[in-house]
Amino acid sequence: MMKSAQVVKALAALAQPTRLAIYRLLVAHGPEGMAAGQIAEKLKASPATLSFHFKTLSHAGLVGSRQDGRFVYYAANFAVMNGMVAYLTENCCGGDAAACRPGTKQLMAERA
Amino acid sequence: MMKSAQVVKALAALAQPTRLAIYRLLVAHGPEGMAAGQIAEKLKASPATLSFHFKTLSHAGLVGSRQDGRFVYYAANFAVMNGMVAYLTENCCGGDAAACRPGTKQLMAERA
DNA sequence: ATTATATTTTAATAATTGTTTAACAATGGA
DNA sequence: TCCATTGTTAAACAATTATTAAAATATAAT
Repeated sequence: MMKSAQVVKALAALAQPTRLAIYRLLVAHGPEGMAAGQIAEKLKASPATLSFHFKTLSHAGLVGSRQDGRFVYYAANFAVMNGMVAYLTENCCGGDAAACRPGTKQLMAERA
Repeated sequence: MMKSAQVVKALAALAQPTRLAIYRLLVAHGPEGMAAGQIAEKLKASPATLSFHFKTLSHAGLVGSRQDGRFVYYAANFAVMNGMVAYLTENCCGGDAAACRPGTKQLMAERA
């Protein structure tokens, strides 16, 4: 289970329009990710501003990066998102995770 | 589907240790909720500080309140949490919600 | 080696956020 | 009515956050 402080950090990282947009873009691009410049172009934000936001997302563990030539590719790290959602649903829904996860309740019912 | 701006607001509301603690406390106390003073005592925070945080949570739609005598009871609003989690899993996991919801994948597999 | 490309870092600044203290409502009981 | 209790609001301040422009780093191409 993620610690509360880490969850706060992840929530804070996503609680900003540009960073939420970055994260969604990265998720849509899968494990290969996207180069910083591509993201800048797509989101019409300056490289310096994005670099600042990448650092915030990285520090929260929500994205990872790898260097390829002179490009830096960023990619979503699903594990932390999974952990965050798990924390929210397991701790924030009185133990009844299904109540917090639309669609899950149906599945549970079908299985029962 | 919740709008991006509303999701950002809800994420920001939860991205603070005291407010995350308030929210979890309220969820654990169900629909009746808790009086502001009880919460203050439990979290060892000043009434004024809490009032400030209640406003943030209310404005994000994460909690509701009702007056009962001279007490004000706050209660979690599950709908917004559901919407937030749905947004994160539906938009942040390349359409494969199961990849973002631990436990759900198993259910999906069993059903298939 | 020099130059161009891709990205990060630094410094400065504006805007937002969280806490504290004190003053202000609103309700209920003596 | 008067007082105590419960909670909110307002003002002031410190701390954090986001943006910009400029300088710095790193890789690649000529």
